[in-house]
Amino acid sequence: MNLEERFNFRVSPSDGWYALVDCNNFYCSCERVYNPSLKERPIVVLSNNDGCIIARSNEAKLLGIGMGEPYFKMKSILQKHKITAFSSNYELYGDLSHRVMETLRTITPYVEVYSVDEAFTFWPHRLKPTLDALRQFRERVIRWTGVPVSIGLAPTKTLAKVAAKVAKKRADGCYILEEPDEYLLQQVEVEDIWGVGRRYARKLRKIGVHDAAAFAKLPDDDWIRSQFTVVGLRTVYELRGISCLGLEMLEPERKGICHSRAFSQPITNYKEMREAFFTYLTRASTKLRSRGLYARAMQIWLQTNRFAEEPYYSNAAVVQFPVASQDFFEMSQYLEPMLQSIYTDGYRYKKIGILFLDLCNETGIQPDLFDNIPRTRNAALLNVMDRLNSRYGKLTVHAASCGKERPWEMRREKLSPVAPNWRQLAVVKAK
DNA sequence: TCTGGGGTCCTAGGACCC
DNA sequence: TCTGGGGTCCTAGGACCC
Repeated sequence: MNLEERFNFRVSPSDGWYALVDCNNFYCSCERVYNPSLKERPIVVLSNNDGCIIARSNEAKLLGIGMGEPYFKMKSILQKHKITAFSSNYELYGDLSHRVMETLRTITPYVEVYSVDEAFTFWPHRLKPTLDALRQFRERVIRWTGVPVSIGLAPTKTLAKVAAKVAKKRADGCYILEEPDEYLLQQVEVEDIWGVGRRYARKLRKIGVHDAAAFAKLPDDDWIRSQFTVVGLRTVYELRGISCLGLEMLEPERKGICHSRAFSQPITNYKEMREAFFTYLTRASTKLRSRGLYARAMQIWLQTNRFAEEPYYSNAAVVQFPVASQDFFEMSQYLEPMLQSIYTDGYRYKKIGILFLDLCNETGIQPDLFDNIPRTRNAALLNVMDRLNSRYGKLTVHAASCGKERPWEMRREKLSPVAPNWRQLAVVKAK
C-alpha cells in the first residue's frame, strides 16, 4: 500500500533537490548593511517595545547572549561587553528581504519565500547544482544585497534545513547533504529538527529518541502517526530522504490578518483605551487594504499584564459584518459597542489586538440589499489616506478617534537612524 | 519600571441531519 | 426495556513555524 492511501498524505510529485537559502542573523545583518562600522562588532536587535532580544550577531552569541532574553535583565551585561542594541525596524528588514528574494529569482524561477529570512529553491535532478555553483549563488546575494547567507542542498526540505545548519559553520557557507547521512543526523538534536517543537522533543526524549537519526529509524509508522499526527510522520519520511513537502511558489491566501501589540505603559482609563483601539483598527485595516482583502468578521481583545502580580483579566468580542469590508469608517461603528462590552474599569491593561477573519478578495463580496454605507466614497477617501501615510509615514493622516498624544505607544529608543524605505528617504532629502 | 508579534495546520469532540 | 450508524460542519485546543 502506498503512503497516500495509508496515511493520507502525498509524496512530492517533483523529485529533485531543495536548497535552503538562509540569511545569517538576518536582523543584525540588516543593521550592518546600513552601518558597516558595526561589522565584526557584537550587536543585538530587540523586539517591539524593546522587550527582549530577538536577534544576535555571532559575536554576541559567543559572549553568551541568549535568544529571547528580556532586555531589562541583560542591560548591564550588554554594557559590560560593549554590545550595541537596536530597536527592531521591520520596514527596513522587509525591504532588504525583498531584495534578497529578487536576487534569488535572477538565479532560478523556482523560489519559495518561506519567511522573511529564508527561501527554498528547487532543482530537478539534471540541474542539480555543484558545490561550486552554490558558492557562486551565495556570492551574488552578498554582493548585491550586503546580506550574508548560508545555503544547504539536500533531497528533501527537512534535510535541506539540516544542510543549511552545517553550511553556517563552514567558511564557504555552503553544504550539500547527498543522502540521509547516519553519522551527521546523529549530531542533530531532536529539538533542532524542523517540525519538532518543545513538546514533541520532550516526548521523543522520554522514549529514548535523542537525535534525528534515531527519529528517522523508528520502526512503526502507524505509531508515529498516532503520536505525532501526520505532520510528524511527514517529518520522519523527509529525514529518511523521501520528499513529502513540495515547493510552494504561490503565496497561500491568508486566512486571518491580525494586529496586536503590548503598550509601553499600561492603560487604565476608557478614553485612552478607545483611542488605542481606533489606532490599532487604523493599522489593521490598512494592512487589509494593502493586500486587497475584505473581512467578513472582526475580533477584538484586551488583556492585562500576564507577568505582573496583579489580578489577570482578559476579554474578547466578535462581530460579523453584513458585507465583507475593508472600510475603516464602517468598522469604526462596530468597534465602540464591542469595546464597551468587554472593557471593565479598574484594571491596568497591557495589550490589545484586532483580528480579521473570514477573508475574501473583491470578487468574493456578497452585496446586501439594505446596505446604506457610502462605500465608494469611503474607499476613495481611504485610498488617499493610505497613499499619504505610505509616503510621509504611518498615521500622518488619521481619524480624530485615534487621539493625539498616544503615551502608550511602542517604545523604540534604540532605533537606528535610517529612513525605513526609499520613498521616505526621498522625503527626508527633500526637506 | 521593563518579559514580541503574526501566522498555519491537525485532531477530537459536539451538534445536527437522515 | 430497547439506546443504530454514518455523514458533515464547526469549534476549541494543541502543536508547530519564523
